[in-house]
Amino acid sequence: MNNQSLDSVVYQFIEDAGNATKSLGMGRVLGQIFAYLYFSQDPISLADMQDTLGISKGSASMGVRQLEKWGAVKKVWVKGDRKDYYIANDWFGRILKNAVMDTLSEKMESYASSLGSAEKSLDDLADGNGREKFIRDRLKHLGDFHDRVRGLVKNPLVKALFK
Amino acid sequence: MNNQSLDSVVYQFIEDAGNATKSLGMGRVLGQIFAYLYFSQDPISLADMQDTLGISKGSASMGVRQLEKWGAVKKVWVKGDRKDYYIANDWFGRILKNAVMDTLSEKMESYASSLGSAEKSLDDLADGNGREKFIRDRLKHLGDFHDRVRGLVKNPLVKALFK
DNA sequence: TACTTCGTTCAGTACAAACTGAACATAACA
DNA sequence: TGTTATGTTCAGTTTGTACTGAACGAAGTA
Repeated sequence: MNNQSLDSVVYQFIEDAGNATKSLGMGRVLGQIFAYLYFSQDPISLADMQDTLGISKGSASMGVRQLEKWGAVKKVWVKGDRKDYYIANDWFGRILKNAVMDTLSEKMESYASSLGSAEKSLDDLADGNGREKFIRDRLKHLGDFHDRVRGLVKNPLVKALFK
Repeated sequence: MNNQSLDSVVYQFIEDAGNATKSLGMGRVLGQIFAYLYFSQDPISLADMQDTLGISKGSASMGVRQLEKWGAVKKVWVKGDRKDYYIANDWFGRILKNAVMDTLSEKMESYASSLGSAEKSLDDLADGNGREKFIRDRLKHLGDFHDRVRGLVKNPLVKALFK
């Protein structure tokens, strides 16, 4: 086996990972960068990423920062080189958790806010007619579900699954 | 309280729901349609959706079909009318589960396929040098995590949370 | 059978998100 | 201090996708 055929396996995987993150709505470069680092033994610089992945300076910089935020990659020091180097973290449970939290928790807040203001509006105009009661009931039911999903995060059983 | 102010509460919610589904990558109309049905006491036709939400015929048709696929809405019969009418289901746990499964399970298959073909390629060219071993190890670790996520779905504890 | 009403399809469009790259900021070095 | 090497930012461009609407099909009606 030679390094070239090993490379082709890795390149294929980089492409697949890019498609995966893209189809998950996270953009293609995130998957590409992470896969590249994940299969590299040595730390990788931003310039390496640009060259190997054929992406722009801006994409490499912003992509790697996003991954760092989620704990997916880590900056490392390479003696005698001014460049920033990165390696991949392989604690997937933690990475997934961070990414999901980061993208979902602010949305949950926003949903709570919508529910709250709807309830408040209803209270202001309450007269208890049929339609108002119906809407109030449905709002209540939706709020209960929202709370349940919210509570799910704190559930120790679920927490354990991300360890 | 009059119906107009009730309407404005509902309209606001429809807008919020549309933004929510949109930001989750499911398109705005899905949220709009579901919210409209969810707060309507009577069954709603496709024409109603077009009028109330200001969306096209095509969007109403395709949106409602998607929601039906996930069990979020149900077609109902209205005597003496040829139109199709729909009402919202309120079993959110089931709806969420169906939606997540529908959008994720095929992706999981695709990831498994990528992992599989990478492993196979490695086996074909195995010579046990350092880099190949490194890549093989990382691939193994990734595969283990994939299996763990896959198993998560069948976990009775998780299942219970979607009841 | 011709006409009307309704739902579906899909090529085209409009819009939003991802990516680019040049200008800028920062820090090391001579 | 000027020069070089590097990272960041963001206005502009590209790309992808959700939505539109006209054409079509199906099924009821007169």
